[in-house]
Amino acid sequence: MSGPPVNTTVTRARELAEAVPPENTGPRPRPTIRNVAERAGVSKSLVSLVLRGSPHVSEHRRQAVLQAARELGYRPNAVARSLVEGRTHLVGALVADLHNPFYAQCLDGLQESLHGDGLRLLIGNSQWDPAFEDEAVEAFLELRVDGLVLLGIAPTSDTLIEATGYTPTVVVGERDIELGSVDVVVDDDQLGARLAVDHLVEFGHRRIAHIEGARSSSGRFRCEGYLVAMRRHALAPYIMVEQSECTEEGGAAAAHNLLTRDPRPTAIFAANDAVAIGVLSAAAELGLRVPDDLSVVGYDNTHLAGTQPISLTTIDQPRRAMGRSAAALLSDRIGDPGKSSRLRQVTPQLVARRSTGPARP
Amino acid sequence: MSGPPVNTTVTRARELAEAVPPENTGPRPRPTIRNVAERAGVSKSLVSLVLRGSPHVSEHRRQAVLQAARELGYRPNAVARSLVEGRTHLVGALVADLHNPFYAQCLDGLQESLHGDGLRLLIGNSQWDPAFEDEAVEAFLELRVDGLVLLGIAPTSDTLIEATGYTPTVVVGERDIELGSVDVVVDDDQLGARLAVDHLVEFGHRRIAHIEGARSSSGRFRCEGYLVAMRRHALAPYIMVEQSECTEEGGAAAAHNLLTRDPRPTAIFAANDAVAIGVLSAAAELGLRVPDDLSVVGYDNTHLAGTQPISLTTIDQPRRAMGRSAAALLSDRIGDPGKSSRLRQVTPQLVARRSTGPARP
DNA sequence: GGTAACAATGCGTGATCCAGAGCTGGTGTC
DNA sequence: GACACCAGCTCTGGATCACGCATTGTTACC
Repeated sequence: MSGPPVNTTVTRARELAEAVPPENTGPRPRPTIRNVAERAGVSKSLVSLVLRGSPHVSEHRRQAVLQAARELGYRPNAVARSLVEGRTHLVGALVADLHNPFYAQCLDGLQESLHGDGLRLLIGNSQWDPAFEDEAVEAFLELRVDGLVLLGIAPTSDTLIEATGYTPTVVVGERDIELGSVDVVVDDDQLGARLAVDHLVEFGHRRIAHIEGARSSSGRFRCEGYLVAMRRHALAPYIMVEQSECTEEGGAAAAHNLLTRDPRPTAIFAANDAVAIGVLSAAAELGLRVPDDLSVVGYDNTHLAGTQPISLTTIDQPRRAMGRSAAALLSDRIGDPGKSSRLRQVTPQLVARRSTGPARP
Repeated sequence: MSGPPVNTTVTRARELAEAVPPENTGPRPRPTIRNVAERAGVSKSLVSLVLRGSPHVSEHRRQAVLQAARELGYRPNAVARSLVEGRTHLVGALVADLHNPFYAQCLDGLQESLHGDGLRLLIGNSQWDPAFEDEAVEAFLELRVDGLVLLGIAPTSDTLIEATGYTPTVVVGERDIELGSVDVVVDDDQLGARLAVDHLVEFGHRRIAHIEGARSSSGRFRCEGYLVAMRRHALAPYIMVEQSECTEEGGAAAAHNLLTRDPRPTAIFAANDAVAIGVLSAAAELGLRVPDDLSVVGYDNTHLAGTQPISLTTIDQPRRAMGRSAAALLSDRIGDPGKSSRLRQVTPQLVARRSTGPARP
């Protein structure tokens, strides 16, 4: 070697970035395991042994290899490694809607846990478009991901069903998956609905309406839970259900329908936070004060619900925990595919804020 | 062939998924190009030609190959392909905070455009942790992504700087990047700040305060724009600046400081929407009505700002456009690395909502 | 001479690319 | 008219990519 080998690591990056003239020819070719071997004066297999932490290597050579790798800025090529290993250590997560903070937080939990298992997370978002779903999954399959996580997406299309046959898969937030080899993580929507109704009943409400989220299995379960809870409190005569899209606008429209009835409900349990915020808007428009004239409960405890001006009472799903559960199931299934399907149900909790209060007759 | 070749595609997926017994041995081995070649009675090279759309293939063989591929459910192995092609067609996006809807929408624009260039998007989120940043970039480099997009992250660590030397890189939402080979996409923060001040001045406000977002280059630029605009309106004597973290809590605290001064400002221009929402909370706590007693302007036009109960006047950055710009720059740089650095500045717009109104002395 | 302890060689992974083989039909030469 | 030659198209085999692993090879020490 020519130069002094002192403390090369820290300053190397900057050197590398600045050594190239402005009109450079682009990225240098990356060093391979061969270059490292050459520089260290050993065979490429030995480099592999060192980098994979084999104990059967002399300290002297190990140091030589490590230093050569450092000096060259060597990074093993995951592509080549995957090819020969037959697995990529990648997990593809397909998200129905990246903007929904609910999924974002699930992803946090997922990433956190997968990281511990040496798996990396790729994220694709379908933006609720089945064509994008298929395309994204197709991409994941071509990339040969080791596992698949579907967030808010049920495997109903042929492409997705086929994918579950090829790749270990976990579904988060959707129920009624009939495939034998797919695990499912959901929260107990029925319990969540019961918590909401109980909370309102404790405040003395009786005319408690529900806005059901259309086209989602959890929407159905929440509605089911609402009905059961209302009957349990002997409030069956006061049951009122309105359907709505899971959006602010949908919620506002549905709430308008409910609040212009006579007698109008004194409390509304909405399918999720977005819908609940729509309810708040409708109430404001009708001159109803929250919580004095109307109590509102949402579902999901999204970031929105926590902001001071909104301060929405809502049902919190332990999202990170759901992500972690999904990761655990997936790692397990990757290790031993061909297990039969499992269902993990996590427990939701009520978060009381300022949108609920005592009923005033 | 044995069975009738009718409509195999549609039903195949379901067959595949259901043909396996519950206690199966896990995913079947995936068919390779060799299997397809064998089944079609041609060489593997020809299969490659067909699948890559070469014109120099007879229609007869082409059909045979395509059918064999279909029957086997063949999907090219992106790993092997990347290895030999020397590029992965992957772009790694590193996001400071996936929960921030601002970045989520940038990603939409990015994905949209990259898709058109045959590039796929991998998303990593650093959760504001520099260690995660380095790790995620390390992962991207090992995966040999063709390009890198940094959203809200400036390449300051050695790992990141080194990465920009190896891989075409575009930075979104951070300024002051001194690296010669990195493109930058930002909005014109100074103009945005001017729009906010002008809007408030039109409403007759003079005591307009600013809450500056700490530790971010755009925070500095927005503050700069505020100062310039105030001076231009001859309102230099009324300049009031308070520093704050870019969070709701930080905004509330800073607003509290401002609003307990005497005389207090009649309008506050906040560094971003989260801070502005903190301002709304603080105002509510102090019994100040918005916009009657206090006008508030945010920045970013996040989803929060648009919800009815909040209805925040704010500066909209064309996020999708920023994403698209970033994609264009990146594709360009991937095609021709070694270009010198470019800066794209997009134009923000004011979105007037109910948090601003006429000044009342 | 036997046995550790290590180093070097070579094969396999799935796809692409390149050089070239086989075939066909057309052209030129004797 | 017979033969060689050529161009162009279609198709094939082998080299290649970077790495991991199993096998073989080489010391050195007892």
